[in-house]
Amino acid sequence: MTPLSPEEFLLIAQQHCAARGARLTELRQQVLGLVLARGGVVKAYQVLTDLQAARGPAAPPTVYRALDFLVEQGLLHRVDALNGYIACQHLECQHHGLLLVCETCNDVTEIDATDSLDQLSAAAARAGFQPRRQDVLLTGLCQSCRQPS
Amino acid sequence: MTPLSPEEFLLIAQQHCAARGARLTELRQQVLGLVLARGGVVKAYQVLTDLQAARGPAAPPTVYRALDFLVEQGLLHRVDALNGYIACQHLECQHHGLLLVCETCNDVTEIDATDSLDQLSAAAARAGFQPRRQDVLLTGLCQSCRQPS
DNA sequence: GACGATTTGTTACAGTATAACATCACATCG
DNA sequence: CGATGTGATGTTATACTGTAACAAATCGTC
Ligand SMILES: [Zn+2]
Ligand SMILES: [Zn+2]
Ligand SMILES: [Zn+2]
Ligand SMILES: [Zn+2]
Repeated sequence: MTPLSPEEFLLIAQQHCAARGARLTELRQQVLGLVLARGGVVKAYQVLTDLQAARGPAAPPTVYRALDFLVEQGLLHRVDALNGYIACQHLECQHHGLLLVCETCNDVTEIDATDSLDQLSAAAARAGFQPRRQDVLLTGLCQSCRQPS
Repeated sequence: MTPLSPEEFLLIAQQHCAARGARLTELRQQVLGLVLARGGVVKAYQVLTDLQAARGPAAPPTVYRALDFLVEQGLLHRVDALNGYIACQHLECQHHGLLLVCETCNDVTEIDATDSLDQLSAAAARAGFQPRRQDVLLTGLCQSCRQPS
């Protein structure tokens, strides 16, 4: 359960993409690195700022395209509720991730909820629907925010 | 399973709000009516356009505030994946809705998946997380878009 | 009618995302 | 080698989405 270091993550990402025949280019890798460096949920324009600091001029499409790619590969998850992105926290294991988004502190945790999510998919399938991605988002209160400390 | 007519929906909405001590004002009701009139997923700025057509000048905050209220009351659901809103399709029954969003046609269907969602909540609770809303979103392919017709 | 609380109006702006087209990098093949 | 096609990136401009902040109006209560 100890989170991967950015270095470990990038290494696994390399292998992951190679295995899928996807090209983890320099730019894409750099964007991934910037997301990992910030940690937690990251906004596209934050990445853009960081990228500009690191490489000079860059425009939104550059960042969005890289982020789209990384999401497509399963390396990042898109957090719709926050218009943000977060590195997958279960990259090693085969997982069906469940993203828990705290409404108070905006912290996001990804837990493995494969069984429950399979059931959810089954329910959708019974309605003739074919779910694609396996990350689902739940909003609520995290442990820290639930209890007045 | 036959969907409610806008009139039926508005009537139930009245009762629903009255029971909760919430004020379904003229404006809020009008916004709800506009969403129902369009049907399916509706964007805030579409509502704004319609509202302007119906009542003269209006600005974004007017619409967003009304939409927020209606979501808060459970009359509408927010579809994060599409930046849109859709009327609850299970207003009558006590439900935990699961929104199925088709990536191809952007159509949204809401099915009752109370059991599966309860399990999902339980999984989140085991991680110390307290889920709040009971609508969850799944993206994928609807029946029509799955089969080449 | 005075008062506080909620709702609505209004202006201005901040934040998010994509279209469209040009250019570049790279692999493949004649 | 040079042509050609594909995918990736650069660039400009713009569209879309959402909110802060403050003013005015409305409503129920005393
Ligand atoms: Zn993950
Ligand atoms: Zn929290
Ligand atoms: Zn519903
Ligand atoms: Zn469809």
